[in-house]
Amino acid sequence: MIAEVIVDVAAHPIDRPFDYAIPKEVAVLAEPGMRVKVPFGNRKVLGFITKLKETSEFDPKRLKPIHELMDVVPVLNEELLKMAQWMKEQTVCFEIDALQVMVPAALRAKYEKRFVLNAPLEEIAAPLRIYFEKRPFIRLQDAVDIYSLLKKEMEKGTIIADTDIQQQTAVKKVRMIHISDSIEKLEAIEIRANAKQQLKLMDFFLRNAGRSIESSQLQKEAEVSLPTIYSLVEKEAAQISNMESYRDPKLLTEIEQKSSLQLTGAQQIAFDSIENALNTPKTFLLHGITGSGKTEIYLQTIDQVLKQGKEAIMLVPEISLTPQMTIRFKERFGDQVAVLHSGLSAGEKYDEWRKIQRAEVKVVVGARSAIFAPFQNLGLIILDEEHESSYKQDDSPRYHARDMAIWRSEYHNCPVILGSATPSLESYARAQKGVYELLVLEKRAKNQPLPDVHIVDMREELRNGNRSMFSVQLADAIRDRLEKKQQTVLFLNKRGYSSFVLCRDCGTVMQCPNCDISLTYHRSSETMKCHYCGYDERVPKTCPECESEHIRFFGTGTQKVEEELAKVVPEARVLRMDVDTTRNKGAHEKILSAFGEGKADILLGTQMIAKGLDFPNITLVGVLSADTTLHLPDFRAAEKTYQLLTQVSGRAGRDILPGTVFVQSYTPEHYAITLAKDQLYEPFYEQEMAMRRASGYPPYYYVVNIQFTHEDLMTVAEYADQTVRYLKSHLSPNTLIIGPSASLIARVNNRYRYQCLIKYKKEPKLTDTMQQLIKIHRTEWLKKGATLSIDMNPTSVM
DNA sequence: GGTTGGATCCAA
DNA sequence: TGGATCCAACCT
Repeated sequence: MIAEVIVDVAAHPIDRPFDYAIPKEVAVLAEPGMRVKVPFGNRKVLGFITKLKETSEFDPKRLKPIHELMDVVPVLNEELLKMAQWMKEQTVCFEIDALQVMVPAALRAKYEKRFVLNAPLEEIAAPLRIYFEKRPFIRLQDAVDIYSLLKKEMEKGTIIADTDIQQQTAVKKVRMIHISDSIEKLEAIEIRANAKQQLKLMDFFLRNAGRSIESSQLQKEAEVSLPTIYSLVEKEAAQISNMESYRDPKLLTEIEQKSSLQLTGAQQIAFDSIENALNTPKTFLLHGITGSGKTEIYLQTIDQVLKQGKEAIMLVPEISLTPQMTIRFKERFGDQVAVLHSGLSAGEKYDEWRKIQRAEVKVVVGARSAIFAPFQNLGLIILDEEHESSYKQDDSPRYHARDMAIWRSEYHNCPVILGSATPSLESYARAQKGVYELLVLEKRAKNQPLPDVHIVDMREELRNGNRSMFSVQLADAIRDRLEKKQQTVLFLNKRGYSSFVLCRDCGTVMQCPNCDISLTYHRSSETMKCHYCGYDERVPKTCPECESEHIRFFGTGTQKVEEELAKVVPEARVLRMDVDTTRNKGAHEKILSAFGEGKADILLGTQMIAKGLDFPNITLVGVLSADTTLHLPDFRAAEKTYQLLTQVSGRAGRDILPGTVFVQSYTPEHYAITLAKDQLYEPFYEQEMAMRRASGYPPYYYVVNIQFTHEDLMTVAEYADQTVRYLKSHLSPNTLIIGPSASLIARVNNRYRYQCLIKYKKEPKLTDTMQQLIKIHRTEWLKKGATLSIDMNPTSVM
């Protein structure tokens, strides 16, 4: 038997199956979808079996055998293997990247370089022997001091270099103690009278004969230590076994089971449409204003799917920010739910994934990669907040969860629901064309009015001499809420407020020496870091340009606002939520629940808090500057602004108390701002579509962004230039090629970056042409040190 | 991506 | 001529 293996080497020439012989001993076990260790060149790498076959085109004498099977049960099923190939074509990525992204990180390989003893210990130099006494190898990282000695031994061949493949996290095992069920046997065991601990434990055993208990639990209950347990195990009073167990990610809130809510008329209509299509591969766009009760529809549709004995995937943009969603799912479906989000450790994610693989759960709630949940019998896929850009992975494989969802829906003959208050223009346009079925919820479920949104012209404020970041109206409103003991949420758009370090005398902003970007100030370590290449240095005492000592660093934007806020309302209790305060595990939940319990008056943060904030006492929302996202050089700037404002406004007045929103802007007349005020999606859609049509962007055109990098500016410019000429001569005349031009950040890590844009409506030769580009890259540019990256349907073109 | 081995250049 | 160093080829 021969196995086709996709090897864990992400490089253009390796991006194809390699044939391996399957050793006789494991021939019965080997299956497609299993991970294997294989020799590759003169090292060993991990790979995935993608196919089994009888014969190979490759010279059988040169065929190497698989070194080791890493799985007993395949980690990828037939569907996912097929999907990986499709994904490779769609996103122009390496097949290995597609395969790896489908598997939990814990199952991806960790490579460790080490030196292995290849002769009797006595034959190597005396000073080295102590290193090899315990183990026949030493890890590279532990061997820095003895490197020259090792090198000599390697020349003799007594020590060889090797790479070891390790699995990161394994199955968690717990020690179970099985107490003997025979009282007579227990009573017959002799224990010395002075062994007080053992006597105490035996007493416990007699009272609990026949019970199986986790050893840590036993230590607590019987108040004894582990050695005591072991000594009784030796006397055969109990047996020890290791049992597989799941890590248990603790939720802060107790979950009680809840049943369905009564659907409103509009919800019922939407629900019925989906229910009627449960066994068809249909895509619905559920357009419901904030607070219209989309989640309840999701829950009840999933319930129907479960009744059919099928499974469901529920995607959310970033689940660690939306604990409420997780809680609602657990309330409704209990332990049939697996949760996958970035707040979990690799081991916890692996455990959740295993529950899915073993069909122990029926529903998965998770972020982007949960779309690859290995369910065998999918009945429904939901993407909540479908417009969110986090559904598109921004490095290879650059896939969009929405595309993957639709592919799987066709495979399983099941529907997809795309839900949003502010659908992406692409999805809405498809719904208009009838590709998706549009379902609309126009009213809030509890019939609350929409929040009262005021747009504040900040130019006016400036003219009136108010130079602070709070308008008079907003400041008054904050004080008012403070008096009424109601809560306020303040949003700051992160971009444009990054924390740079500046010389106040000459105006120099500290730049990264490797990239064309300013360094970011990190208060905790008193350093400046480059977020693109990782470069860091201490904040200088004097300016490197003019030697002035007037170095000023701005903390993160939110810190600055917090300081200003203290001047406006010194008595307010403020909670700040940003990258600094949420670094620790579970910090999001803690801050949010603290706010929910009324431990603060004001919650201040970036748009990361916009999602899932659902507290009845929030009656005021302030957007400090709506402009920062609006004027980004990106075709989605207006769309993003509209979405953000709508979402943020929706945080106010979700319960009985009505909500008020202040949106501060220097361009208050912009349609993205004026139309978000009353959640007028349709008019916004029309106007933005007109802009897109005029400028030739999605949904009118599809876009491909191609980026080139090279150490040398001239070389990269030439590469980009040649590519553009190639594209122009090979693609159809209606297709537009924009550029080449230098990227917005023209140099990263000392490499210059150029890009060009393909805009097309219909381009049957696109995939072929991209493959051609890769071929040219491989044969001509790779060896010159250039890189090529292709982003199909990018979320932004900056 | 990582290893190897051959070509090339330099100091003796 | 050893040896350092730089690339191109190859990987089943």
